[in-house]
Amino acid sequence: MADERGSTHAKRAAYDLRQRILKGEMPGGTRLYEVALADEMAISRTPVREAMSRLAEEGLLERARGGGFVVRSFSQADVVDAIELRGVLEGTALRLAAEAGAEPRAIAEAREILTRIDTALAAGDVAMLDPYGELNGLFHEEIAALCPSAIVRRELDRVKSLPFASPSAFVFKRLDSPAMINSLVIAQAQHHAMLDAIEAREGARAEALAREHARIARANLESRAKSADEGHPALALIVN
Amino acid sequence: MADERGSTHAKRAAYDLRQRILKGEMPGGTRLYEVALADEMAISRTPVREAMSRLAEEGLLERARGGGFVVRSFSQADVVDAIELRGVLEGTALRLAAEAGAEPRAIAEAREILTRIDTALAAGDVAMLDPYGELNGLFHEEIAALCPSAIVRRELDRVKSLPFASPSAFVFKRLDSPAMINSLVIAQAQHHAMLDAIEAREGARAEALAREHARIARANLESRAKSADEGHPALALIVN
DNA sequence: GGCCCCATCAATGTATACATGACCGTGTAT
DNA sequence: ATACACGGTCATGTATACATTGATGGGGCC
Repeated sequence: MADERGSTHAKRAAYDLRQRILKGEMPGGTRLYEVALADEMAISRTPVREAMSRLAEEGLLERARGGGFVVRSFSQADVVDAIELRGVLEGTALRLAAEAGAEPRAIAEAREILTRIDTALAAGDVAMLDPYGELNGLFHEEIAALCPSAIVRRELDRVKSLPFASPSAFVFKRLDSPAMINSLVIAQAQHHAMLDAIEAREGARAEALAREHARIARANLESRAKSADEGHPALALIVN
Repeated sequence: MADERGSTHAKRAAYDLRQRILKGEMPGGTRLYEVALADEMAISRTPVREAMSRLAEEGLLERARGGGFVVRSFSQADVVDAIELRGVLEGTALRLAAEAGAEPRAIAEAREILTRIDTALAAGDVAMLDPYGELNGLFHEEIAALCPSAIVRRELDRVKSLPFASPSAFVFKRLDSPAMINSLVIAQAQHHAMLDAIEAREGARAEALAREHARIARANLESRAKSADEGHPALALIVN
């Protein structure tokens, strides 16, 4: 009764359900029954409904015809499209930031993160992968914050909330080939170029870079699919 | 008790609330109280909560800190940004359609709508404005349907659901100057060009056209603001 | 034998009573 | 005078009983 993941039953239930869905425990298309869930969690139907409603806002559930909720289905094609869309929206965010001009202070903060990534990359061993993934996610947060449009930032956040569309979803966890190091080096070069473009108010360049940058995530996804490395956590909720 | 706008109290309440918000009756930032609304509508709190939850999914309400819901606030800048974003997403939809290739049958259907707009435009009087607005909305639906990506279509729909970001939000209702006719002629030329681009698989052209096309809506919005033509229905919920 | 109707059940929809928690005023102590 | 603590009030959070609806299966009629 005193779980730490929220102060109300509804928030805890939403957290629990989210975890279970993201873990793939309830694949796309699974119907969620209020009574069953309320039973399992030892709470009443009311907070369960509330939780499902919140997850529907997040895009993890869909309202079913005739009432109730169903886990949203994502196909392989949806994953690719979501990454593409993330690139488009990040590109728009950066273009608007470049056109409007960004605070030098905020740009400097983003650069500072890039410096830390540079340092991690210099190590060149497998131990840098975890910091890389974290710093990468942080950097993408920082550049999204440069966008002057709250509407664009919000929609970008929304797309990034899909586990497989987030910028750090397909950063490697192992170093199987030298090509992987190269891929990180290239991505980091794009990071630097994006900031340069914003600073120089080169909107079109910033936009193009963001789109191309997202293609690295797509390529990583596809190489992962080929190497039959199933069970990637971000892909747990994909159905074919 | 037998309103026609939905079979359940929750759906009717959602419909009612949506109308009231879009009418500007409850400006951005207004807090909604369950008991008060339940009283007014002569239903219990439960369907009111359900209705508010649905409107939050639509993006019309936001969950307030400490519980409850607040009408989402949109600034003038948000309106401009939403139109820009709509252009970006429509552009992406058309680019993907062009790159993947679209069904000739579907393209023909869209062209048929354009023919009807051509006919309406030929009249050249104020009576054509209503059909124009309707056909324009229909055309934008048709071209969105050409996009092979369900994810992109969904996000585009989401943005278009904002009343001021929909393609036909700022089509004129009166003909005050010859320049307005020109604006419609230009927009229609862009419509034709978009379909041409998709047919010829010219993705970049289709994307650029969609973005430029959205700029007409933005220009209409700004000329409207200048002419102090307040009370536009799509702008009722804007707060400054 | 096939089809339709009705009973039954299981799921969500709704109402309401009660619990909890947040906000705001007032009071006091520093 | 300001900061903090306390308590009351009001809104939301939760549980639960009851209503309604939609699906399903069996039995009877054609």
